[in-house]
Amino acid sequence: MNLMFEPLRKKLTLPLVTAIEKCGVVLLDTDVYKFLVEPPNPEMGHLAFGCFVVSKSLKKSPAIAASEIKIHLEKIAGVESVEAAGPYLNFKFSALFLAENILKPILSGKTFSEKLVNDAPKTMIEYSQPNTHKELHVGHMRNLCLGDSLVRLHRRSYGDDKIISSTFPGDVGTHVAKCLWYIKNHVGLNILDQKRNSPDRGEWLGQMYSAGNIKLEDEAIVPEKFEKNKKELTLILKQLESAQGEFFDLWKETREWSVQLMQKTYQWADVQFDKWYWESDVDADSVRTIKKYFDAGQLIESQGAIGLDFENEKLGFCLLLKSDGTGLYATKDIELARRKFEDYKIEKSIYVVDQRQALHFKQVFRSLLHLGFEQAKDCFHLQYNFVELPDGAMSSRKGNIIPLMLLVDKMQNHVRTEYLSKYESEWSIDELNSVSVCVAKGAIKYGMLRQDTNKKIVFDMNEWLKLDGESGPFIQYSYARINSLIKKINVNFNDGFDGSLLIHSTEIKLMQHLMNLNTQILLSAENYKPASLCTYLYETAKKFNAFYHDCSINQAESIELKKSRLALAAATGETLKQGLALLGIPVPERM
RNA sequence: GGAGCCGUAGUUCAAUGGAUAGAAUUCCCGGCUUCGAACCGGUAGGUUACAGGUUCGAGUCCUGUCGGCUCCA
Repeated sequence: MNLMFEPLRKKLTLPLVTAIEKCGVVLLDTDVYKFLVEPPNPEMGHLAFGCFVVSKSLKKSPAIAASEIKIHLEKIAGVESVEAAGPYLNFKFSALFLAENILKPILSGKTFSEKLVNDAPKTMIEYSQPNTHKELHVGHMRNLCLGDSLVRLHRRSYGDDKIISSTFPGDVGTHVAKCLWYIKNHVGLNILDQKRNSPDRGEWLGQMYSAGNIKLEDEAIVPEKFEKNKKELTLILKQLESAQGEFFDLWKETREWSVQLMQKTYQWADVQFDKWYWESDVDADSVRTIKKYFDAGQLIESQGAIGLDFENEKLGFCLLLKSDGTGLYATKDIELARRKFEDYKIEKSIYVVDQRQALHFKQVFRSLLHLGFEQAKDCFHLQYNFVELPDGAMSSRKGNIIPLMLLVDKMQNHVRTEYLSKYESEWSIDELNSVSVCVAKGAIKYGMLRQDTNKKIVFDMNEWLKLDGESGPFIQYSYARINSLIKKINVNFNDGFDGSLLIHSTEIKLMQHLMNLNTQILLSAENYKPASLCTYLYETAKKFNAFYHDCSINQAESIELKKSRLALAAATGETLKQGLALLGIPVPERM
């Protein structure tokens, strides 16, 4: 059940329930709370109750319901006026009341400390399923940013102890075989020896995979070459499976190179996983598990293969063991889910995987239910659309990818030379570097998160390097400015300030907006939409800038007003910082 | 052939079924002797792909058509 955590909405709830009851309609307080929205124009009021729900039971128009509720409404502390405007009841609060209930809890930290929902299910969020022996590209970045932000949003909303993050790298499979095949047959072990101590060995592996893939495709048109290559690849795969031979040793070694590259990326992105599931580890068990289910009579046989038939549910046949006894992706995902359910007692499971896997996950979830896992009903595939290049899809097979770390490097250099060069003589090298990293993170992560998940992102490097308009750095900049205000203006608002002085329209608009942070956070978590938090934070910064422009703090008419305005700025800064943190974006002290 | 996602301003995107569909960007105009101009304000730009339906109310839900992308055999 959702708590009613937002103070102003909460204040209106009980009096409204009482007034509505007097009209002859009984509503739950949570229902009333839910229907409290913001009027389109702040001049109309700070919160509004839409009387549509009441009008139905009352069998009167919403407008009449509004005026009737108004008659029965008792005086509410802090409310300056109540107007019935069409189907809405508009409430206006005093400036003092807004400040007391919005700014004070933000400045004391109370707004950020309590989780928003009790009794949440224990949830695992799996994201980032990169393959070893391939290079991470900007498409993987979308997954990484989405998954990380979801973990942060869920922890904030439901409590740290409820959320477990996991990753599932693909460290075995034909892509590995192709990469090793190419190194052995077309590069030579001399070059491999040279690469052993090279810092870019992880990236190099990715290039070897692409080259191998292209080579194999080219040679596939010559029948004898095709057969020869196929034999060689099968040999490699056999060795990997049986865990012995030169290719197994080579796999063990090169796998580490890729893993180190992944970890470098995760480190840059401040991403940590509670649990790493390796495909090589899950693989062998998955076939055994499926055989066990088959022996227990829970699976069917069809043309020598084993699986489940969901044709009548329009989900097709879910193939789990091929006639040669080998497994597929679904086989692994069933074993993986079993481990999550049984080892971690997971009640809910979220998978962040691109939209191509939609049918796959429907089949897997349906199969899990068939196998007796009730938790399958609370499995959710968060599908997102791809990141494409202006001239079409990216593919590491074809080798036309933009490596993720290339974007990172370009962005950091761009920030450093275009925006931070003016501080070159003033700041230390360390600070110049760390702020470049911080702002680049803001730009990249915000760019990946701001768009709705099921719309594709067309990636254009030059567009991404433009940091104006709605961007992460815009929000970070507002924070940095607030931070410098607080340092420069020497008044202390911590011992109290007079909120009743904040009556300028941009001050009121900003306060009113700050009210919604936790509501937005929970919405983002529940709907798996970090994008809506992006929009909220952008609007927060926008409203702060308007306030900053309209209301001078340093030249305020009185010391009391100065204090109050600075408190408002500080509360905004804290909101931006805490909100950005849920997107995985840090803030710089100055920039 | 079957299924899924998408279609909103010139462009890139917003809008838990609710009040006048909003931002950014581009073009043009204005604002630094003033707390940080990576900023602010203004002008212009719309048959929400199309046609029906559901209801007090539809960009949003349902059906169909067209277009783009993806998955399955």
